[in-house]
Amino acid sequence: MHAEQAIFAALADPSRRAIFERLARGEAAVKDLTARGEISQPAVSQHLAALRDAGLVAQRREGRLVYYRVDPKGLRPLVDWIAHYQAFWVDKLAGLRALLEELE
Amino acid sequence: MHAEQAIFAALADPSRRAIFERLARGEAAVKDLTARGEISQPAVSQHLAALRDAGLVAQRREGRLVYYRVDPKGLRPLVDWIAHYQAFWVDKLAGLRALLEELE
DNA sequence: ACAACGAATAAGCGCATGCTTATTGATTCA
DNA sequence: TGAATCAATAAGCATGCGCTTATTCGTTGT
Repeated sequence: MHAEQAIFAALADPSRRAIFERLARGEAAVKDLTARGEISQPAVSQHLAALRDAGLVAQRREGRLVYYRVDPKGLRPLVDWIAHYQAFWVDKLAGLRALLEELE
Repeated sequence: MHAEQAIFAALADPSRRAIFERLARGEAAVKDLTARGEISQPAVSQHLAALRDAGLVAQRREGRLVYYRVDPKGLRPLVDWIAHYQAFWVDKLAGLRALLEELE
């Protein structure tokens, strides 16, 4: 599985990471994310599409507003990747991974 | 601190991640990494420079060979980032972070 | 000193990517 | 139906980035 490719690529961009971090503090509509005016609405939508394709966020439509939220499972491949390639951490990270199972 | 910027950027590239994963299995000289011929020596050196600037690998010179190895502390900012922006994980990840402290 | 080897740097090129403006699509309300 | 609002898509552009070849630097050995 190459899920981590899309995840790393998605989070490598500062604007995208900022959006993700914003969503981590709570659900928000595209309108809200655009409001700060730092970036155009299309740019925001494009970033959200990248985050969605990476499995990091999910969307929910309510009327004409589209709300985006962080998908808790989204970062799992990242944690798995770290655990897999850090052999000396694997044992201790096992607990964390089990924990993530619970959350799903 | 914007350490995670360089880390995400470094790991977003497949070739670079492949090199990192290779080094995670053990120290290797640039010569060894170039040997597979999939990529030129300058490209390898450039990737290694990016990984080094991100704090993910360290180098050691021995004669005319330069050996690279994974820096165990390198991925810490990544774990910290995950913990920080996943509010609902923070409590449970706290244990992991403490663990990372031990390893250093 | 000189040749050979390993690695880093320089310079240039092609392609990916993040932005913009313009447009289309979808939904609500008068 | 038509206007207004929110979001997604299209198209185009500029910059960044990863690769290459060529060169330079550092080290070893003859």
